[in-house]
Amino acid sequence: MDDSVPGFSSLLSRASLQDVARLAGVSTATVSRVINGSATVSDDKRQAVQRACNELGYVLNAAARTLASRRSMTIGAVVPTLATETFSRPLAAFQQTVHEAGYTLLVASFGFDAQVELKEVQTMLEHGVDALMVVGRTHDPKMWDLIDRKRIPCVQAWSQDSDRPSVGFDNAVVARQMVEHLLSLGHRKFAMIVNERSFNDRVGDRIAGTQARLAEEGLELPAQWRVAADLTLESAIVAMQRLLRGPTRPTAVICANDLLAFGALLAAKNLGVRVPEDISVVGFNDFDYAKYMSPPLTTTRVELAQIGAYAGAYLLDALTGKSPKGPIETTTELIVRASSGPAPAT
Amino acid sequence: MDDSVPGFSSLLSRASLQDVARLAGVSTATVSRVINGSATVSDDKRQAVQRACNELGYVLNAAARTLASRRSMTIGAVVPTLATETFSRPLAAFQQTVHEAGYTLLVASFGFDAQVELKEVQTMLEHGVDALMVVGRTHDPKMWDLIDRKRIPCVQAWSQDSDRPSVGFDNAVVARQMVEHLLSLGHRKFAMIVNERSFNDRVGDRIAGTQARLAEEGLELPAQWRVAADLTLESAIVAMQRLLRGPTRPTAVICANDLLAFGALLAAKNLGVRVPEDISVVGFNDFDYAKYMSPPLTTTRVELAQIGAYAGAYLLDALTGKSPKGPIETTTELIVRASSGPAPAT
DNA sequence: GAAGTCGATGTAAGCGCTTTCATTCCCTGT
DNA sequence: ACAGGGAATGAAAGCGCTTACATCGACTTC
Repeated sequence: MDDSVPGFSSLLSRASLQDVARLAGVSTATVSRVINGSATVSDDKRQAVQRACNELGYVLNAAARTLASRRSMTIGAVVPTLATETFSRPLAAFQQTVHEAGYTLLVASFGFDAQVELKEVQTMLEHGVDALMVVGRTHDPKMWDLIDRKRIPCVQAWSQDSDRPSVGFDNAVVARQMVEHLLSLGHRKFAMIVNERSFNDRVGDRIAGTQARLAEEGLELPAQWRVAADLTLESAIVAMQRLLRGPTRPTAVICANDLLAFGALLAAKNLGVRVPEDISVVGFNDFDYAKYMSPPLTTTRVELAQIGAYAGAYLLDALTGKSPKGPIETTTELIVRASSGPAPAT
Repeated sequence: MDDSVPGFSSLLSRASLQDVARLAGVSTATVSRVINGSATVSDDKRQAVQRACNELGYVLNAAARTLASRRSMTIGAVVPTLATETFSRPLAAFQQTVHEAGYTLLVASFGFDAQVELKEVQTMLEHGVDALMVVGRTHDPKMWDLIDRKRIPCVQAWSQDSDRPSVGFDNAVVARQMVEHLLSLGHRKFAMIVNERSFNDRVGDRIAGTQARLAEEGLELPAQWRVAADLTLESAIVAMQRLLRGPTRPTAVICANDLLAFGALLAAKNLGVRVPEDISVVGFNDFDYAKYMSPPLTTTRVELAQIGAYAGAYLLDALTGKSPKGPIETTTELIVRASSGPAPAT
């Protein structure tokens, strides 16, 4: 085809390890040893091999290596979406962590559709990933069948799970803490604004945690005060307007996300509702801008990068045979700022 | 090893196409044909194969397929970082686009270090990606050697380039438009706040475009009015403070990013400097929150998702042999809001 | 009815590596 | 000086697929 140099694959396209061996006057086994540093090779041969590699512009064929060695040196991540910081930030840390150990990252997103998630996981397994990160603790049961069959380590990030390895925090507990804070300020009438389109077990857990804590006080979260929104400012504004225009108003609004809280604050300001005098608004995440909102936002800080880094570290440990730990917990912290205050006197 | 069923690889681990063929009573070629739909196979055999696949829990081995077929059905993306919307948003669109055509995405980030970029591209090539997306038009020249040798399509995103395929916009032109807008408002004293840590050719082009347009008016951008900042609010605030506390003040501050502009607005408010009466501030990107800042931010809208989607579409076209087009331009738009106004009378 | 077609299927040769096993050669100890 | 032990190396057997190419009927066509 394009063999311009007789006996060698074209210099212009791909030289194989075979070609390198021939040019260096050694066996393919020796070339492999040099490339992988897997065994001692005499200095002269090593240099001959390296020279041949450069001369031929040799590029390893990972598919062949994977097939022969049964390890791909890739790790997969299957996330709901890359388009929001919630997942892209941890993923960045994850990629960096596994990359430092020589792994390449395969990424797929499934748009919050469990069926797509299953399919993506399958694709990852076909590609022979050595380990896998997924998000949350709720999946199609078939997913675990597939993964178990392949016997590769898989970690669930963003949640805590007792059955399977996980790296994250207990969303229910964190939600309770926020409720606790608001209860201590005298609030009794709670509302939530949650992202509906991208609903998931993390948000579900936070709703559950909120309701559980409220129930302990004999309170509840009325259905009409659980408002759905997309993860956009516009949508959050609309949601908050609905809450503020209702026949009665909550005194505390818990948003599932700082972005939603930002929208809520904008809506309140627009309708002349004072925060926190008339109503308290709290968020989740402690994004950069949370402390610069007006008023500065009370929220729960989540160490997004930590989630990815720990998840990566867990998988690397598992790959090197280190003993699997229980669920790994990442840092969260209640950050009280000016957007939450004493409940207004009735 | 773990062959519990004589004659078959273990049901619990991996069944090979070979095993499927045996169980279905056909040849491996036929199984391959069924799996790939690459040729007509009689109904009964097809069903027998499908039954065998299910029974054995067969999972394709992509490494073997890649080795045999010389196509990996993967596409690589090498980006500076995943941690900012600027790259994660387009990447999300890119992944979705190529995924719809059956490709899996490999991702690497290089932290704005050209040497690391080169290494990452090499890794991608080793993994046999069928196509590649890179960011910007400035790279180590060796990068193109590697890519050309592999003869795979590669597109540069976020910029325009005349030599190589690219998808993006001309950063210099866009910068000129913004300067134009400010000039028309009577501004003569310009400053810039640019992200230094993550400096790149896109920002470089915008600085150059700004300076070029100013030069046409006999104006310039003094060195002390070109302030570096990290891509954080804190850093932007500090940068703006430096500008406002100098012996003389610019009347227009061009920020390389809406986030930086947000910080600039906060700093101005804090120092009692009115925007736009005392000073105009403009951003870049038109992030969601830009129109909700106080005052709403004048900025340049960039269709981030479009960049990724077009880049993906370009590569898919190239892979199916469609004729390569010239540089592909994505949408940008000058969005004038209240943060820019007439220059104050001197 | 013989020759020619075409569709369905099987055979087998790789794809480019890794890795086991055997071989060779050079030291060491006694 | 000779057996024994290592270290360096090569030969070759796969890894699990795809894909020419060959084969074999069953149909056309005249």
